Amino acid sequence: MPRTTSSGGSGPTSKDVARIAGVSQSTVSYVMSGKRPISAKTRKLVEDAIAQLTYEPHAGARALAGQRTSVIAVVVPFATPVSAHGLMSFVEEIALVARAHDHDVLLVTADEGIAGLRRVAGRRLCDAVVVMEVRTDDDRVAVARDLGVPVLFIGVPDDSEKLHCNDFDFESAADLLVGELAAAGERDVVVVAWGDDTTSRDINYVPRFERGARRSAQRHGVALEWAPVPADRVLDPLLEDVLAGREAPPALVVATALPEAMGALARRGLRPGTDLSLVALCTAAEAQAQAVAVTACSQHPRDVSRRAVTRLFRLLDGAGAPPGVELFPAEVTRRDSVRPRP
Amino acid sequence: MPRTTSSGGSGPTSKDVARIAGVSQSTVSYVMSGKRPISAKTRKLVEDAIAQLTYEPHAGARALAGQRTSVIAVVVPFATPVSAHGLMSFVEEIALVARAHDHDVLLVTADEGIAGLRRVAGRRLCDAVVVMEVRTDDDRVAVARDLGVPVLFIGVPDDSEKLHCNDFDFESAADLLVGELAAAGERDVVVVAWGDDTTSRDINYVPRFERGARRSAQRHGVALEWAPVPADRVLDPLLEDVLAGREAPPALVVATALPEAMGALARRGLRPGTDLSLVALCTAAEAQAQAVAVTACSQHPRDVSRRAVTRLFRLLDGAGAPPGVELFPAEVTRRDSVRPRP
DNA sequence: CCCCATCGTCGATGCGTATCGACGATGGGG
DNA sequence: CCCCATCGTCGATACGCATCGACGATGGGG
Repeated sequence: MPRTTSSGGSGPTSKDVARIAGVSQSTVSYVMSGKRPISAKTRKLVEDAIAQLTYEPHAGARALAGQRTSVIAVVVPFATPVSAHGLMSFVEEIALVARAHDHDVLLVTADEGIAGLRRVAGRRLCDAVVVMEVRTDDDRVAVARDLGVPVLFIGVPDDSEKLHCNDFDFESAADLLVGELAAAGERDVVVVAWGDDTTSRDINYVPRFERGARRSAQRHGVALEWAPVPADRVLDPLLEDVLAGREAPPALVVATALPEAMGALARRGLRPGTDLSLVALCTAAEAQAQAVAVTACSQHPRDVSRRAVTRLFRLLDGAGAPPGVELFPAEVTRRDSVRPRP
Repeated sequence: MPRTTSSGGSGPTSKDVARIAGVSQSTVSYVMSGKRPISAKTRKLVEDAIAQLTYEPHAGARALAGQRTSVIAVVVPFATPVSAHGLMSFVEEIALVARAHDHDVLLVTADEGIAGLRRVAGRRLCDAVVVMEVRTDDDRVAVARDLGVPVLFIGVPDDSEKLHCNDFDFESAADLLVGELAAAGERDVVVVAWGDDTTSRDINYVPRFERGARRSAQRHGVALEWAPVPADRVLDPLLEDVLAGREAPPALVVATALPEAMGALARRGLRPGTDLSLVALCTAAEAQAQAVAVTACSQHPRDVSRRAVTRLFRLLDGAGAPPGVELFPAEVTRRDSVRPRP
């Protein structure tokens, strides 16, 4: 028997709304989309019926008929040892902006690689994709170019031609941090840098940061040593090595593993701001959570992702934004971890 | 003009596959679903055509025709100051298990409340929902009962009647941690507990943890003081207070804000394992990242969420699993933060 | 040797919405 | 006073897939 009432256990449809409101189904659709003028009287009838039934449109049917899903996919690098806090902030902000545009967020794990991109785009699960944790040489770049849906990268791959990329300006950040130490009179700087776990994954911001650091060191005439964090993230041996070759402790630029670095220093009896100078690349919250509040560059995950997603929606809304790299400017927040100039 | 070829810019359909394979569209569908027997010859024809076109089925059309979306929604408490690491682990594990079942994950922010639940269920965006960070008295519980899709709670609300709940056994964890200190001869225990930001949000595991701690304290005859972390998470004043009323430092059970607690202790010149005993509730990684490796209970976020999602899929696969609360057992890992018995 | 059960495939239909063309009603200008 | 443009609504159709009933082909048993 044909189903004509809403008694089916499967949720009301726009046809049910239409029947109750005494209009046609297409009118219901036009009330919801606003794509045709509707008289105030009819609108109210329909809206009341919608409220009465607590009607919600079927997303699948919408996607099928309307060619868009109101979903954006986010490729998240879970398995990485990168700061979980930062990651969360990124994803949260993306979700918030998406919701503000009445879109939902689909989570894709980065370990799916290009297959994940092809899947969500091919199955029409989403209208656009945000890719985080881009690699310098990333196979997803090529795939993105003819994926059929807009792709926004958070990070800057080597080949960013015709790509939409948004990120924090790691190069300037490194430049500023080294400059901060130089201004405090430091002449001997060690960068506690990303370790093999990160560099082997070819993360795009590592060379960018290094470039900025070296440029700044050269400009300010300070010696720069690059010290990658070991795989186990235990920094005591590294610290030992660094101290062994010196009369006095060097100044440190901690690009990653700040808590571990603070721990190792504490165990060695060294206090940043007193016994040595230290600056870091980290979130403001992390900088303040340490035993000594740390002079640092925040990576501004929220701002970066907000701008990224906002840009993405501009793309989706048809206002064809041109491709290109958009960097969020770096700035240093001074706290208590740099020794005053002697 | 009617579209009969795949030249439309919108991705191949099962009809295109059918044409190339020289079979009907329904046969393509049966090849993919396996719901009818197919000869080896036909199967190969179809599979080759699928590969040739890199065909992917349209998720919306599938949802519409098939009444299921292959998506599960996860309600994530972003705004909370709870350990981001733990959260990430939860979400990642959920995503991995979901992918293993050929499902995708839709992210819903908890700040949407019951409206979020109604939306994703009403719009048929998902086949099931996982709700994290449940409150003791949670309005989502009532909504979940007749949402139309299965809901799995991570956490245990007061009224868990007819609900599917999975969580870590916080009560036993607190019991064990206090017991650990008691066994080391400590008689004066302060719990560094969740602050107003958490208790005011009525998070379900806070009373469960407290119940276990008090029970254990009573059984072992130790004094228990409950010290909530202040909103700014700066623990120095709290530590000062705690020390002021005592001859010797008490033993600490750190339920939250472990890095901040370690920082405050370091600033006060107190070293866990030497100057006082400290145990914590945290992930194994966090326990080891501190200046002194911390004797702790891991909350096993991965195990909890794996079991939760696995259970959810059992529900979806029709094997009607009964409602009820499933707790992951707690155990203590001894490290270096408890003083040996004098 | 014929009948019937099983296997493998096909055609047709429905899922719920968006959108297009059509059309009656309304109102202003000639 | 009539014609035509605009406004508001309707009916029909397409979107891509899953599913159901039908049906030809095949093979075994009577």
